[in-house]
Amino acid sequence: MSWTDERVETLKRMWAEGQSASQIAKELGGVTRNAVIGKVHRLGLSNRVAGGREDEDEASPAPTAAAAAAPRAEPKPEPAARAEPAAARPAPERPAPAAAAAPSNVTPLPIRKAIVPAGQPLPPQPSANEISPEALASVREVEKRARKLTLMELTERTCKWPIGDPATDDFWFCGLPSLPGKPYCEAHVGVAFQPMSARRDRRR
DNA sequence: CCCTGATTCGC
DNA sequence: GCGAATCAGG
Repeated sequence: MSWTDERVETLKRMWAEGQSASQIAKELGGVTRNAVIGKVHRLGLSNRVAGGREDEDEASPAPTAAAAAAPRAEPKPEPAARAEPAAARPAPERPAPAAAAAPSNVTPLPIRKAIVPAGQPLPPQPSANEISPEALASVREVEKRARKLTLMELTERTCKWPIGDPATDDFWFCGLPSLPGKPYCEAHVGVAFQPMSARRDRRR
């Protein structure tokens, strides 16, 4: 793969959005995150905070011996926090279940029924009695050890099972190690994926 | 261990 | 210019 204008544009866009190099690499395909980072640097858009129009020129007026004498002692003053867009797009790719991040938990508007935002991919909550007692117990147990990750902290290897009420601060994602190829941890896979037969049998 | 970006340097 | 290897860190 080569850096076509289109790919570079995607790179720039995603980088500007605050996407990580690895995410960008996955999106583009055919490149590693190292390649992405390398390109980012070559393009000269390494760091920089959103909106901050800082002077780019490094034109040191007098690069005297002092500057040269200090090749790179430890120029690590500031980590230059990445632009953390308060309302950044969660992820255009895999629409995480319950993508309903509740920003303003207060005054949920005069909504009639439930709060269920708009997405329908909301995974079935263990509220139903359609789940085996064992699985339920397992889930409850696991949720005590949940890592309580935020939406941004989820990766392909973390359980994306939502816990709590999205409309309040009492909301997080399980975050425990997810089963390979699955979006949830073992316990949550147990309640998320059930054979049709099992469902019917359990039905009274 | 998972992940991040930064840098180096042979190609 | 490119990006794997490596570094430095959370």
